[in-house]
Amino acid sequence: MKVTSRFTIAIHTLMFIYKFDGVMKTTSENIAGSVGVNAVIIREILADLKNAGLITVKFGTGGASLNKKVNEISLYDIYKAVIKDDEIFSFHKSPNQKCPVGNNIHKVLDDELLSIKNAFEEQIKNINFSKLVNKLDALS
Amino acid sequence: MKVTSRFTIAIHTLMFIYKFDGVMKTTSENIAGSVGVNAVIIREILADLKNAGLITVKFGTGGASLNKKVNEISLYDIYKAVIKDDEIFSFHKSPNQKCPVGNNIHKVLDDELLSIKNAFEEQIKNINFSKLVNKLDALS
DNA sequence: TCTGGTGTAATATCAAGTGTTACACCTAAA
DNA sequence: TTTAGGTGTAACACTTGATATTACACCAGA
Repeated sequence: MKVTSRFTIAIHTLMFIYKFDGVMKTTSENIAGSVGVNAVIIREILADLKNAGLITVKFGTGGASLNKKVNEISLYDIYKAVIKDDEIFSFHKSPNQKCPVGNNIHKVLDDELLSIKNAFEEQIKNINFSKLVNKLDALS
Repeated sequence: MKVTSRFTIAIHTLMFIYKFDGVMKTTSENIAGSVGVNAVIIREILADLKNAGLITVKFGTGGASLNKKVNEISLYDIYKAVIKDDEIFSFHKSPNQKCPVGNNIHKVLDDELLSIKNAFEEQIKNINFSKLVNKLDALS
């Protein structure tokens, strides 16, 4: 299992905007410099965060700013903004329907895997962005 | 996020062994026929399950059998047997240490991500293999 | 009008998962 | 004691998705 690094990059990006909005221009280049990846990656993530309503990005002149109070953002909001495929388990594609196991594997498993996924998403809903920035402020 | 299909294949494999042990020889070929993947994949998974103590595989003559009672196996046991990399989140490799955000991103995030991972693993510990085979028996 | 941005497509590169072949080695049974 | 049918495992090809990079049209404000 691997959640793409876009998720932690998105969190990093939001923290950068939180920390530097008003202090310096939070352009994709500047954010990329802090994250250590290509600016295009940041622009794509900024687009995702913008589409999710979390931030506003100034077209033309550049720079991003938070659209919500920090305590109105959960890690789930960020996760959903950035992760396209919301299935967390992969399945073998062609179980043998003539076999009683192959024929019933989905009936047996799908509910259980869904409940695991739901629990996972509940868990990240419970972690708030404000908690992260409080930690950050205490450290820097 | 994607858990490799080896996980659901391993569950399928164990259910196949449960269902057919004593009825037909549970060889990698037969299991592969039910799962719909190459027998080598099954052999690797059988090796993992064997190393985890969940099954016994007869070398030479072939066939596998469960080493434990079905209620002594949780999805977590299967997960751990088959999943090598136990990190569930990816991280950007080179955050800028000169930036207060880049320098503190791990201090801020690592604990939180660990708690998510722990919750996820707790969740799959709570699902028992016996529940799955009971469902299967009711269906076939 | 010029500078420095964003948005996005196209393409290359890389890593991980999966599929397949091959073969040494093993066990039980004929 | 031979042989049929398995396991264990290495090697390699293929596929897919993530990430990196270049390029460029378009935009806003000084």
